[in-house]
Amino acid sequence: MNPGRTARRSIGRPRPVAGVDLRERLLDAALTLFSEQGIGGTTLAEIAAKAGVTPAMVHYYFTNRNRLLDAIVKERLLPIVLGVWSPLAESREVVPMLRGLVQRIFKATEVNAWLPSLWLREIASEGGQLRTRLFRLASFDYVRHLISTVAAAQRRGEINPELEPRLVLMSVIGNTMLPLATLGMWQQLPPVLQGVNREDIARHAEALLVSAFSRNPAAAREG
Amino acid sequence: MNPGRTARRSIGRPRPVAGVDLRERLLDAALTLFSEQGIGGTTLAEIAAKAGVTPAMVHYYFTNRNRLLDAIVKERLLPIVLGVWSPLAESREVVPMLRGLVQRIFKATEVNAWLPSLWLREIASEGGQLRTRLFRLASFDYVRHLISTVAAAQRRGEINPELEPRLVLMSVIGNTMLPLATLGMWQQLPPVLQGVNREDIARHAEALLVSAFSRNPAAAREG
Amino acid sequence: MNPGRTARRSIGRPRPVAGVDLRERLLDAALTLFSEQGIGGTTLAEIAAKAGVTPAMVHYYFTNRNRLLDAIVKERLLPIVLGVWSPLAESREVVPMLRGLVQRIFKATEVNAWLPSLWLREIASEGGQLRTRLFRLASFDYVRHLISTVAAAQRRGEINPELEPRLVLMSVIGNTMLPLATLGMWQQLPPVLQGVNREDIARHAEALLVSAFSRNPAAAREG
Amino acid sequence: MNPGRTARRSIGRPRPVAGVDLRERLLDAALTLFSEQGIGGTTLAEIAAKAGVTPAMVHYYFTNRNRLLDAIVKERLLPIVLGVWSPLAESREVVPMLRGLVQRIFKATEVNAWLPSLWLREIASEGGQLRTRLFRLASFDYVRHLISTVAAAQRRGEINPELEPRLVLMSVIGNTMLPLATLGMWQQLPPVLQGVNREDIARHAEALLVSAFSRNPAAAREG
DNA sequence: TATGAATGAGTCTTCATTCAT
DNA sequence: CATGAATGAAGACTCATTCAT
Repeated sequence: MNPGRTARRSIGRPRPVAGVDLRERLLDAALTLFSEQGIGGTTLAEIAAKAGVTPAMVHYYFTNRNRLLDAIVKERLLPIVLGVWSPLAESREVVPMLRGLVQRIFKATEVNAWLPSLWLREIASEGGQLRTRLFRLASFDYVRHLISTVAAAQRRGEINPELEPRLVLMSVIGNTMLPLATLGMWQQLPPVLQGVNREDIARHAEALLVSAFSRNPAAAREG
Repeated sequence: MNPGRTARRSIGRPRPVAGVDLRERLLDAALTLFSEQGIGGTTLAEIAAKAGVTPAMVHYYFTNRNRLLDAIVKERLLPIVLGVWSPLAESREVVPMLRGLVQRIFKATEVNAWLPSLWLREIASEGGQLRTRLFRLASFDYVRHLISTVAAAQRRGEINPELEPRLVLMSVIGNTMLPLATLGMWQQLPPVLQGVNREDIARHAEALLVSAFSRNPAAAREG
Repeated sequence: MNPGRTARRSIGRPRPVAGVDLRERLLDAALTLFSEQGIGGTTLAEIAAKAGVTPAMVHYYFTNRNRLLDAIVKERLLPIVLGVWSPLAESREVVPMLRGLVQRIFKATEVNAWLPSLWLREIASEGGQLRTRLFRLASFDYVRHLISTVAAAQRRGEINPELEPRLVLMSVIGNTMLPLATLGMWQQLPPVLQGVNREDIARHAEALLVSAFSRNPAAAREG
Repeated sequence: MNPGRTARRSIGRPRPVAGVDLRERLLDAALTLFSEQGIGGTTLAEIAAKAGVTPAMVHYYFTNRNRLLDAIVKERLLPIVLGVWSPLAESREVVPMLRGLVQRIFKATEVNAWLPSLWLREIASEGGQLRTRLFRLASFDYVRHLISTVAAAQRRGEINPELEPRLVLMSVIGNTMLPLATLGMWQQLPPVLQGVNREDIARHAEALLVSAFSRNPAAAREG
């Protein structure tokens, strides 16, 4: 269409302005708004306004809405996912694996406050706008490793046979991302329910997962 | 000027057409699409088309988008929530409470396949479009009852002290709604991960919650 | 299209219901709303609601919006116009003519409160929706009579030569219909301007017109 | 979400295009169409088309329909009203006041042909869409000055006691704006009535008002 | 007579996108 | 790099109109 502009864009990432890369600022703005309002509920104009520029700049840096989403997955989401999952390879025991996962998820969401809400709505939810994009890029090797480790322990009778290894990942996410994503809502709830913080969630999640996946199959007997 | 008000004044519940009330059909269509694409990603035209009528009919029955959402919460969501929560009042023991909750959630999602995805995106997620609407109508008495029951058991030393009673509800939802909502996605995953079904999720969730909240605080010692 | 319905309609005016003719009630409702909000700002649903029926009834009695307007002109506006103008023929003197006109206009607007506002907006205004309709039906003989009477008096030197006979009608309407139409607005004005009533307007209009069109051409000398 | 606010924030007055500011052209187009068809009878699309652009541009410059009307009142109507009324303050005699008013009204409508029709329908008429907007911004000091001047002269016996000082303004407008607004209609009238022009109206209005409000209370004696 | 259901055309409004500057 | 101007497509909503009952 306009090879001139296309060409110029392919020279590379635009240079930083006044010490802050506008491109990064746009991604930050987008992620914050996406986590607050959902991707579908956020306009490019809002993102641009939050970054202090005009909507046209979003197109300048990302060409269109879809590629902005691509960039978010590739440059922001994927690195975090890798950071959380890759250390998994080093372990062969279930409980340390789960503890590590939970702790790294909390670490990651500490810096990237947008993560839980975005994950819930745009990856976990049916038709989420980042789901396909992420899965295209992500490897599931680590997940397979986790599953087979749990399955092996289960075969050795160390883990409650009622549990489903393939659902361990869901359990981890459901006990971390989901409560973290709803943290902002707790203020609106009745007083009894208020006052929960990130540490509470972390401790709770770890305790719950570890007690469920640890050697003593107490729960099974209890049933 | 305000045909909505004028029109509704004399509507009343429309008579059934061909055996099925169109108003109900519209709600069904809306719920299905909302769960698949999110509320923000669904147009009234799509809903109307799915019900086999023109977009104007959505306005005829619900006046506008907001009131359609109101109707969905009041007529569809709230009854289900009540059905899941109210039996809670009859029990005073943690484990039966959790088992009952999980089972009723699965029962409810069996008939209303749209529930998990809708819950995740529009109630659990930050800025979800049904959250405020539901909370305005729902009572939190049952939640308080659940929390205090867990807290009491915990004070008696029957439950792992690392667990946070105020997060029990989150744990229940995180281990039921979240996995159920992602069920549709599993087909797109690598073969090892496929094949999980509703029963697996139910058994897994129950086992996990029961083992974590039952008397033997194995996990705590394990830590 | 539907000869059956058309035929039935041509049997004649539908019979009165419970002592009040609904057709007349619809015309009343329409006129009131038209005078308050303008024709363009009034929906058929509003008219129907004001008459206590459904919009479909407006079509039943008037077939469509245009014919409703036709009916209003033919059955409501025209008789009033004739009642105001036709007595004009009996006189040959300017001042009595003007006095009579003003008085009959006030008489007419006393019963038909909707008249001034409707006249201003839908007949006097450019593109008014009743203008053409009225002019198609109305005869201008009376206007011609008025003009020629004034012109004759003017030729005899009895009337200020600066006045334009063809504008006498405008003067009459401008000093009656316009102030009457704005009567509803006076309450919103500052206190000094408030408190004007129909009698004030009538006396003022008559005095103003009579003094201008009477024999003593004082104003001309004054200029 | 709110692109209007976002957009306007950084717009400022757009630069002239091809010598004419599009914003002004849109106001011109709107005023012409409003005077011809009424505000309610004019779509934003028509306005845009008349200015040679797409409907979206109306929102670009005015955000929405209401603000377009606000702009018209503030930027077009109000300056004219002030220009017509403010010189009033300099005089203390009734006849020169009226002469001045009439002359300035004619001057104003010469350049702004849309004024009379718009005034009649959207300010003088009940529920006119500019009435409230104008009155919110306009001061009534000049009107009070006019009224008190007339009242004083009347108390001194110089003016026909039948006249109502608070209706002087109405008389001025009724004898200028109303005939001017109907000027376009005269071509459709019978030949005898045709051929009236702006000068005729001006002369007629001035003569009529001056003769009625001048010292010689001929009319009163005449009655 | 009278109604409720249903429609289609139109209106306002939003927003991603393009492009000259 | 960055902006403002401009657009087109789509969405919500309104409303006159039709029609079976």
